[in-house]
Amino acid sequence: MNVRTIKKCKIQTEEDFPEVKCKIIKAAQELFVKKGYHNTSIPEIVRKAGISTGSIYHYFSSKEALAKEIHDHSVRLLALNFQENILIYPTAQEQVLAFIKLMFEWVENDPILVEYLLFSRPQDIFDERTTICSKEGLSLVMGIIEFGQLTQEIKEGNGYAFYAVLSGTTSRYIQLYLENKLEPSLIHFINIANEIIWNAIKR
Amino acid sequence: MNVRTIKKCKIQTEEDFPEVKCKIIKAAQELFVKKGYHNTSIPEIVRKAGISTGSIYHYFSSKEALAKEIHDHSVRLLALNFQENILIYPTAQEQVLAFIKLMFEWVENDPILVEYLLFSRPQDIFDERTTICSKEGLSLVMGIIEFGQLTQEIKEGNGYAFYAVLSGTTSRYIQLYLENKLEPSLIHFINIANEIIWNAIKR
Amino acid sequence: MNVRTIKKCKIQTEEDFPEVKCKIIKAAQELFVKKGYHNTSIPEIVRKAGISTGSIYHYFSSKEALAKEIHDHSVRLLALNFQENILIYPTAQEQVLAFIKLMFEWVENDPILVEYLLFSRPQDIFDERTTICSKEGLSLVMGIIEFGQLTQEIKEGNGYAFYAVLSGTTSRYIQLYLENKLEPSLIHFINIANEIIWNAIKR
Amino acid sequence: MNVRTIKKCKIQTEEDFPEVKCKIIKAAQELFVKKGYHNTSIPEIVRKAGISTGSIYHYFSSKEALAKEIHDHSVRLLALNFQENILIYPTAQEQVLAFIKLMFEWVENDPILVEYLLFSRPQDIFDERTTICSKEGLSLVMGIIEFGQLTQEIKEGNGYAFYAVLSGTTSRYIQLYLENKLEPSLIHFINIANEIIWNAIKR
DNA sequence: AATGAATGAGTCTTCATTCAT
DNA sequence: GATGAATGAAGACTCATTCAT
Repeated sequence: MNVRTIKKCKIQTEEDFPEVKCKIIKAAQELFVKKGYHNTSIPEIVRKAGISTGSIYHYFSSKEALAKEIHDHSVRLLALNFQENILIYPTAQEQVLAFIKLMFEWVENDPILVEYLLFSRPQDIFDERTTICSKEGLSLVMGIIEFGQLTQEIKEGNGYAFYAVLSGTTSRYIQLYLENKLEPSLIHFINIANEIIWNAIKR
Repeated sequence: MNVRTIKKCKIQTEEDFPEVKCKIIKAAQELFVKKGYHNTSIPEIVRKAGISTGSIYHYFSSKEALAKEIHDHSVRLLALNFQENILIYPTAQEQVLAFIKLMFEWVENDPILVEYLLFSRPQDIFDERTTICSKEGLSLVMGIIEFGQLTQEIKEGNGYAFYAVLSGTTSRYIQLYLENKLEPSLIHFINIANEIIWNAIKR
Repeated sequence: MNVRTIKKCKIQTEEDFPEVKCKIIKAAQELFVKKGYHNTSIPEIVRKAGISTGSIYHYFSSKEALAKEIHDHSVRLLALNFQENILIYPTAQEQVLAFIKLMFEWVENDPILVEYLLFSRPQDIFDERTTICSKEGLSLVMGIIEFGQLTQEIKEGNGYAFYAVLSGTTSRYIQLYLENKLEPSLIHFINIANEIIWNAIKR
Repeated sequence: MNVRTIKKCKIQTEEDFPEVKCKIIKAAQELFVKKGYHNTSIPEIVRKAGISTGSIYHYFSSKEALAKEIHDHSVRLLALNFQENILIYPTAQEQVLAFIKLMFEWVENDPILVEYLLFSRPQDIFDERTTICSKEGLSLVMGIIEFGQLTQEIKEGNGYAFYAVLSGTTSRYIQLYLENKLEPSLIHFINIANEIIWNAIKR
């Protein structure tokens, strides 16, 4: 099966928020990803978003609440894209390819959001000991693995062992891309990544 | 090849520092890992280490210098352990197994240090856009891949494609373990992880 | 002389303001009394009065102007009630009784207003070093004392010495009542208070 | 009995605090009394005390904790002075005179502290509905009244009725003095105040 | 008249750092 | 070497006020 047989992902990005709120979220998310939550100050967000201090507190009760809303919004988008681009396929093999494709295309489309989803450390902010990837993201990706074990497409055994390959390898590709080590675009690596991963986990 | 055929790792842990300096490093590293650099205050380190504010500034010129020394110390340990436990093997296949073994045993021995090596985000601290893993760690792991391609043990092509599998999958195993999702110990997963990874990258 | 020989006070309470303005004044006065001027925010007044921020600034030029209008309104009411319920009596003895009666009945009728009159500290708001009581109120009560000294009903000497008894004792009764230490109603204490005070100052 | 028969009050004012802490307490108390708690900013205290922001938070965990310590310190002094200057007398009559004398002398010695004791409104700060005077102070003064009723020196009946005279009248004298309406000193008014008050409450 | 989003100066508080002891 | 009191710049957050709708 080839990537070209899968239709282009429809990546959802925006909800219906007032303009000022959008500006805040956009600026804050970029800064949180680039510099970390605690190293990003409210004045910096104000400057980057081009709005006033008070506006932040008009829309969000605190800096942490702003981070929480960004977090939830991002996770909601991930779930939505999973639903619309991955779970529509009837086989685990297709779903694995669709997952890689989704993430690789998405990161080129909205690198900030994907970097947030994969590498942000909510425990630095929210006092929980899990990354987004391993919490909300984990259950989604594990869904593919478990489905594949059910249909006997994927090897039997502890599902986490295969989850680690699919999720970990995909993440590293994206990380290498974000560090400009995979030129010129991730799209070219969809097939090779899919081949390696699928061979490692298929029955 | 079986894990039992490889002798136990000799994990290097301590350097020869004054006791107070050791206390500071130990306390600071744990806090940096758990709460992040910017969310850890000097008073917290003072409290946890059981020393005085002045002592920190006696041994380190600044909070950032303390972080840098922890960073360099950790990377030095990684390189040292690589040297002594991995590069001693003459084949890439053995080196891959030794790498997985080293990391899995090390994380049980000193989880804070390994979590720091794998998941800390120096860009949050030092204004650089790389994680330790992908910078110092990357070149070490890439060394195994390139060696294996030279000896024709590992598939040809962009080495990063295989680096991603080895490094990404191993990281995810450790992450799952740190989140208590892989019970009871990582040691039990050395062989399964090695099998999956090696099959995915071997020629 | 007995309290029953004096007719019930006709306490004046409201002026002819638009409804919204009334709501604002009422809410603000209660909050100012309960929490103090500086500890009461515009948003709190907005919430309690059930009107909008803009409305406050439609009727009052500033928060301080609102406080000033409440102040003046309260003082005007005090003067008015003095005029209609106290100064109508031809003897100081009757006026003293009428004063006690007015204040005791008023506080049961509108405790917020009376608490404001007796215990608010305008110097916290208006940069003057006087309480309402001792400024506008003082001259009214001192009028009774001076009149009584003129008619030789009250002892000679520094009038403030007797003002202190009349004003201070009455205030403390009201304060005790507001703290629920005088049950069930102040009305029962009109005669006893009057007797003590009058005996202390009468010639 | 004459005021001159009572020995001079020994007014306690200082505890054994570091100099910086003393400076902070002194400056803060004066500002709290003059301008109110909420109208006094930390920078103002810093300026007046001639110390740094950080020092305030070295000695007090918050602005409110500073107010609390001032409050408790003041109340402790009041109780101490009561003990040493009032309760030493065997008759209520002497205690009443000693109370007036203590307060009148104290206010000339440390007007800020006494103004705080009599007129501060802790409910503006601490969410309680009582003034210092009516809470801690009340029980002390009520002690005199109850003792006098026991020894049959003071009239029978609701003690609060006599408390109101003693406490209320004394307060008003002090208030008039602080507003410069009683010249040149309160000492001259000790006897006249004592006569009026004692005549009003004695059996 | 009424609304409430937007503003930014000012508030309390924290924290890395210094230095006298 | 070790201590911790003192510092003040910078942070998160509040609030009186304005103004377009």
